[in-house]
Amino acid sequence: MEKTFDATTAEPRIYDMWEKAGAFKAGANASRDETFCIMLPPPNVTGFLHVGHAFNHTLMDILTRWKRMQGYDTLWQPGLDHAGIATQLVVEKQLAEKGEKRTDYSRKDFITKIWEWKETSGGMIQQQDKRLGAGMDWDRSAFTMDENFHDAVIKVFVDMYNKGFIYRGKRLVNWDPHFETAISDLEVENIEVDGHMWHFKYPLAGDETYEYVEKDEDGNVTLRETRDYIAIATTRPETMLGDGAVAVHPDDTRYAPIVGKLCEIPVGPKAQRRLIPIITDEYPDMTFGSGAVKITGAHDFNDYGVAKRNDIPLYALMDTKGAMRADGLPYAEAAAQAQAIAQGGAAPADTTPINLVPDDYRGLDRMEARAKVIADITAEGLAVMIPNPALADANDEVPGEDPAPPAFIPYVEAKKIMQPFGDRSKVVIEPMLTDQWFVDTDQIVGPALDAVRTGQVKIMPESGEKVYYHWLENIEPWCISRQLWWGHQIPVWYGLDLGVADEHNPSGELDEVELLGLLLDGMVHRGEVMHCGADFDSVKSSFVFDNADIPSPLSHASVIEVADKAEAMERFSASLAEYTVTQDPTHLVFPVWRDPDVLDTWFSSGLWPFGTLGWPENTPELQKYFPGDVLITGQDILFFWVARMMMMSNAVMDTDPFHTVYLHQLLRDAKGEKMSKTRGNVIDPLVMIDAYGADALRFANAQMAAMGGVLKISEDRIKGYRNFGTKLWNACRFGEMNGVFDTQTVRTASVQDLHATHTVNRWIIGETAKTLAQVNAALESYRFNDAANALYAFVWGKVCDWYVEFSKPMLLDGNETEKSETQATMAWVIDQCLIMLHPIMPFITEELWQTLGKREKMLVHTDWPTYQAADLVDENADLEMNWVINLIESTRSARAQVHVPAGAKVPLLVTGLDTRGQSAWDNNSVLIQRLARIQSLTRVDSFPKGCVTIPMDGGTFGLPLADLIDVKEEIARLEKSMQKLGKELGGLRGRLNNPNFATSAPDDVVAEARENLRLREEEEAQIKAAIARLQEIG
RNA sequence: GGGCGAUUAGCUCAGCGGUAGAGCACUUCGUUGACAUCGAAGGGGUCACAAGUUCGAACCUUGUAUCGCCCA
Repeated sequence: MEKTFDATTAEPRIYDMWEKAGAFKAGANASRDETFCIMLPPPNVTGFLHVGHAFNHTLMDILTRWKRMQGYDTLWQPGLDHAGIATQLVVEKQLAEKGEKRTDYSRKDFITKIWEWKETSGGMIQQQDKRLGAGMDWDRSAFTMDENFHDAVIKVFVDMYNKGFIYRGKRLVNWDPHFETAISDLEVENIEVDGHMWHFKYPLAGDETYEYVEKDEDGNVTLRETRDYIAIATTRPETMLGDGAVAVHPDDTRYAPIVGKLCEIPVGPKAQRRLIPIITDEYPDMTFGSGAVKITGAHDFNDYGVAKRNDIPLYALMDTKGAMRADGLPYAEAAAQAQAIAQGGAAPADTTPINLVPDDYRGLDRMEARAKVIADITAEGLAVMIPNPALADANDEVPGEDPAPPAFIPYVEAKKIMQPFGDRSKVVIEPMLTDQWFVDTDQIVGPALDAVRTGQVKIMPESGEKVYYHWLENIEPWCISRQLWWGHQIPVWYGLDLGVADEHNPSGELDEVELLGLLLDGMVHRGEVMHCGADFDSVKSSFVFDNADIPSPLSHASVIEVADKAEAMERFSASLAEYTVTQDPTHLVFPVWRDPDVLDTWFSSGLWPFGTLGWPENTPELQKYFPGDVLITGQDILFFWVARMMMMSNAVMDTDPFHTVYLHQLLRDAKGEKMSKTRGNVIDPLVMIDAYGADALRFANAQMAAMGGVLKISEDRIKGYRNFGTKLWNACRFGEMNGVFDTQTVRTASVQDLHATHTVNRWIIGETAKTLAQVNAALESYRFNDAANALYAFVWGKVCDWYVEFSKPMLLDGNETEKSETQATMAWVIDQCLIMLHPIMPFITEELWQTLGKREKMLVHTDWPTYQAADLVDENADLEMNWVINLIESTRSARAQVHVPAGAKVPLLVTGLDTRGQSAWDNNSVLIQRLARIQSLTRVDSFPKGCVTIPMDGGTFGLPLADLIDVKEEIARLEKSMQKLGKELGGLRGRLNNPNFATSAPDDVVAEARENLRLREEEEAQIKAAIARLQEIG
């Protein structure tokens, strides 16, 4: 064997071997009926393996490998998410490099481009996962845009639509002006930025005035003046153009005199200044700004609420790119319509078509419009003014220089404001009133909440459950439509609304005039009818059915599919025109067009747990592996994904998708900082694998996976676990050099076959069994760190540090029986180490497994042990070996204290050795002498002067080193021990002397304390005696 | 502002009712026949602070302080 494991060459070779053997296929190595299924959270198809994936894939791999070795029928289901926005962005960037845009292509051609990209560059992460050693069933790899997955998505949409869980509506949504699509609340990041708050005057209508009175806390008047305006404060002046009201708090006495009156929006052409009402609402904060808030229902979520409550019209001001609208009627006409509404005229159902952007603002960017609003208002003298603070300390200005600074300046507060940004686009999100599709989450949230409340689904750590409740109990409707091209297109078709009102058509027949009238009247404004179905054919019949009710000849029109509404209008009018000439109804067409929007990516990933298994087909895999077992994912997608899977699975499958959710935190660098390219602190898992091997990275991942813990990954740690691998490697190398491994015959010996008689062997067998119990218990409760630590402590701290050393006398100088028993035991122990470590460190263990013997199966498929600690732990062997270890350590320590050269062999004395101590010595004298570098043991009645004392249970040992010893130093050493001992004794005596302790504490605790006290007192006596002896010399 | 959490050795973190642990770092010694990616020995902590519950608190309760994260 080489001195170290060469991960670089071995790991790809081993992975290849596993894959070729089908080691990770669903059901591989299954020897029982129980299944174990984990769904990989599908990485974005654009994704690369980062430390977060590496971490959470390691945990899933550990569990899956462990269960597979236990004979479960396992499936670790891999796959990729089509990631709507992210993927479209990647491909758009590529086009941009060639100077092209998405819109240079047709939708179909652009989607073809994305598929081409996906085939060549997508899914890199899957190759990288193989380097990590992730054992997924790659042949089953799914993709959320696959044909059968698509079927599942469409079926769920249609079913939920039919159940009334999905609806279309005009609501205020988060709009991303870069991607020109709606996004969900979760895709918005609120970031605090430096902003400003402007204060403006809204003049009262009809030159009205009122007494404005401000009072302090005690009710004393601090300001009284006559005002002809109401002052408002805003961070978004550009939205003033769409104001529908000014709101004040109902308790605000300052504005009570003018509530119900009208005021004027101080911007736009003078001739068409709009008047808006002053209303009361609980929303305004009296202490914030002026206490009065302008209400722009179409551009702010809070204002939207106020507007809805108070029936204030909503005026949309911006287009899909976030620029001021340039469509619709000229401003003067639009403003007149709005004015009529404000003064009590009937508002149309939808006021958003009214464009209230003044002509000279149309087409301006949001920020340009803001600057212009501020400039216009200030120029007109309607900005609130304050004394210029620059004048306060401007006494020494030089006359004749710059023009004198103004005495008053506009009141603009610098303020931190929370601004919404798109998590992908990083541009400022605009609340926009648009038609979108929503999941009525209220209707499907119930079972998802109950599942966790009743404990059917367990979220770990437990704190995750509180967060889950909090979010789901306050859940908002989920906006699922996206104005993108890449994704599952919404399966809804629209048609022109031909429902002709009775008063227009008392005869039930449409004559040509009426038909033409239909067109001229603008079916645009009449609305649309829609039907939802899996495909055009299935909605076609619904439209035909609808039309059967409308008057002939239109009831005979044949339903055809066209691209969009414009084409539908065109085709429809052409067919009507033809009809007016021919009077032949058979050529009449009723064109319908499909909703162009696609579904939120999370809508499809919400179906992942069953969509990947072939649903809606009732496949054998679906029957076998659904519902799955555990979901391991980052806390950050608890809402995005976990909650939605819970809702969707319950809505569609009527059951929970898994029974356990394991949440982990975001991975950070060694200092706990978020990793980011700009900070330059990104750790690339592949670089770590190149440097230290995948096993080291995996072990580090497992070791830091404390429940709910902060995850800080550092190269030092990974390096440390590479060293651990080397340690294991060399223990095996030692075994190999000492003929431990028979590589000629298949090794099948069970622990019972060992018939170990020697204490050392019996001890290590017991330690192995204890470790197995610890590892099982840890993995059962997802405490990966405990499993890793137990294995590290066992392999390094027990096997390498002690067992290998203890074995040397028997392997090198022992008789044949001793030697062969020890060889067999060591072979078994090392095999157990490899088996138990395999889920965490699969590569090095598989390599050693196959190097160290002929095997029935690869390690990846080797049976996980089932022996019990209770059957294998030998209490006596345990006591004896711990005594031996204790004696060796104490002797080494004493030697080091008095600076005995490490290599020197020294004599050892003992007094008062009891029978147990004597037998422990007799059984292990060879190895004690070897490891503590002892020449000989002599029983004495009393120690000579200048003897270093080693107190032990069952006897006092001493090193006669009078010539080496520094008496003062040795007394100091012993006194330090006494001090420590004194503290312990104090605690023990304190407890035992307290009568309440004996009565209240459990018996075993009392007994343990008594035994402890006995031992400590014995030790105390030994040390006291030793000090006394030394003082005789000193 | 609301919610969740953290504060333990120089660093990174376990422990979450029986009196303090690991790894790394540090100091000293050491090429003894698996391993210097190593071995041996050692130093280092009023477990953030305060009060309470308890025979007993790092651990439970309540406050305080500081720091994170999520949501407004």
